[in-house]
Amino acid sequence: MAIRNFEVAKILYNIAVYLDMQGEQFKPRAYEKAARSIEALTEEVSDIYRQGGIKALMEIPGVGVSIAEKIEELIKTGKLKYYQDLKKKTPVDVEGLTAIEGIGPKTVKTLYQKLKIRTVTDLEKAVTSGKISKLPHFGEKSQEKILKGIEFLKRSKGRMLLGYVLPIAKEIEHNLQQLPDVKHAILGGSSRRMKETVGDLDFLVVSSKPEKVMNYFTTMSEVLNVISKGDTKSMVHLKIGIDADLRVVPPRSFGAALQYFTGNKDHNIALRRIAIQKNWKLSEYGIFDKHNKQIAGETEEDVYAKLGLQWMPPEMRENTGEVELAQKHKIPKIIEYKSLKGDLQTQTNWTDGSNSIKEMAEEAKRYGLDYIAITDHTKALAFTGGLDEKKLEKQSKEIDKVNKEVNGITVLQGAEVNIAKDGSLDISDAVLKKLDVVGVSVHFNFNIGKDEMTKRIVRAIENPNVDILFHPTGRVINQREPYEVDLRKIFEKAEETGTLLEIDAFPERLDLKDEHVKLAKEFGCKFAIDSDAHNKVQFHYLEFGIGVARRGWLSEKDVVNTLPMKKMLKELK
DNA sequence: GCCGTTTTCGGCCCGACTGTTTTCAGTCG
Repeated sequence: MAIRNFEVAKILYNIAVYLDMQGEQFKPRAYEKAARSIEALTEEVSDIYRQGGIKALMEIPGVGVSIAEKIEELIKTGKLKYYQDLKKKTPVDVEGLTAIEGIGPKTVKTLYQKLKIRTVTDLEKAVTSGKISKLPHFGEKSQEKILKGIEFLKRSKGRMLLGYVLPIAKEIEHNLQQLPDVKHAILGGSSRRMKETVGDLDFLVVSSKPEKVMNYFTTMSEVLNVISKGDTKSMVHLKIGIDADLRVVPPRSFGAALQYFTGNKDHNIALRRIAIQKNWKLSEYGIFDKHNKQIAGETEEDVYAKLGLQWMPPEMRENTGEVELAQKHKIPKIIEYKSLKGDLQTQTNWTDGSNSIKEMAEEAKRYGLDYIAITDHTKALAFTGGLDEKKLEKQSKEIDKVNKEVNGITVLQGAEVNIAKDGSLDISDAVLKKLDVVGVSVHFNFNIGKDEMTKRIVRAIENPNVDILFHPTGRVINQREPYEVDLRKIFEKAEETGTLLEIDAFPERLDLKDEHVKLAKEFGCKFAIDSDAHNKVQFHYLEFGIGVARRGWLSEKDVVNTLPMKKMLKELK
């Protein structure tokens, strides 16, 4: 099994920590930058290397000769001598230790040299026996902080699903907005960019009474404990298992701060470099000329404009080409939230959903949709009570009945048809032909290898009755890796056959994901954004799907269910 | 270690908070 991108990235990050321990100034940043680039890649580095060798690796931003050669060694041997030597010199669990809030490379080094601490468990023992506070430059407070850090780490589950975190974050944002003397309060960070997972929450506030805001923020009921509290910046651990940061800035810096705290990091670095080229300085307080006079910062638009850039939606700010487009003023007009007129994947209590067809229709109408397709599972997925041809016909009559009973929304009949191992479908073509919308998906036999999986899916979407490929990669975030498949071939075939690709908006899925959406658009593919709702309260998941579409730079015309129903139906096979 | 319409050498984003210090290093985002 070839080495995966996240494994390569992890090693590069660890090397950066080791180099930091040695007091290196810039090398660690170089390794971190390369690691971030690799994490963001659409393709596997092993594939890139196989197709274009070292040269192709060096095309990756931040990867030069030296790092490319190291990646080559990792791909070829699964090991890296340079890294092993570093580990031998300081044999510690770099990743585990630095994951603790407040512990960085220098602390790891001291802990190892003075107390032979190698792991989080070692550290925990040292803390409880009081050894840490005896170290030079450490005291009771440091020891207490480390203990809290370890406890929080045990509670935390790493990056959390946007769909889980966003409602909580929005509530905090709302509460901050309600405080007296607060002019603006806004959620920034990766949540504002609608990234699929969120590592922490960033709030930005403009207020004439910063201390009152800080007092509220550090004592609200969601807080587990306070990491730091200052006049302009505070950080807390939240009970749900992630951090939240709050910054208070003056009105004239609001735009610059919002820009900065929205990120991402590499996007910001790109902007700051542009400022430097102009002999200016960009920080969260604004753009300053060489006399340190502020020349922009009150609004985000000002900041971008002053730098010669077109403003762009937060979802696009990942330093994947948007800065160059903004310089040419060619930022595309991307799809808006609330632009969907229908939903083409929903399940009911005919299979594994919780609500009846009628309940789903009524709720979809309330949510503002004009049409929905009922796409219950089919028979091969026995544990859901998947429908066979006979039950599908019976369901068709029920749908007709609901359409008569509920006005203001149209219910279409579809199905989520299983793709068998050989690419055949578990419902006959004669019956598929009668359905309004046919989605197909892979639900079993995930590990059949890349070639066979690719052939399997290609065969399925070549079927003239198949309209949409549902959740094309099968991943479940933080739970199941995507199956191996040649997506480029799938995208090529989807375009050729006029099969839509789904952006499944279910928070655990978000499948296709942002980068793949961007890639598929380059192949000329069209999309459907679906909630995959299994009960009536899940229609709002559509927003997360639109977030993915926006992160993949789609415009309204790329997504068929922005169309009125009749026009949408014409876009299907 | 990377990178280039200011450079193939000499730069590398910028600022807040903490704890343990007598002026700052370490960490974080």
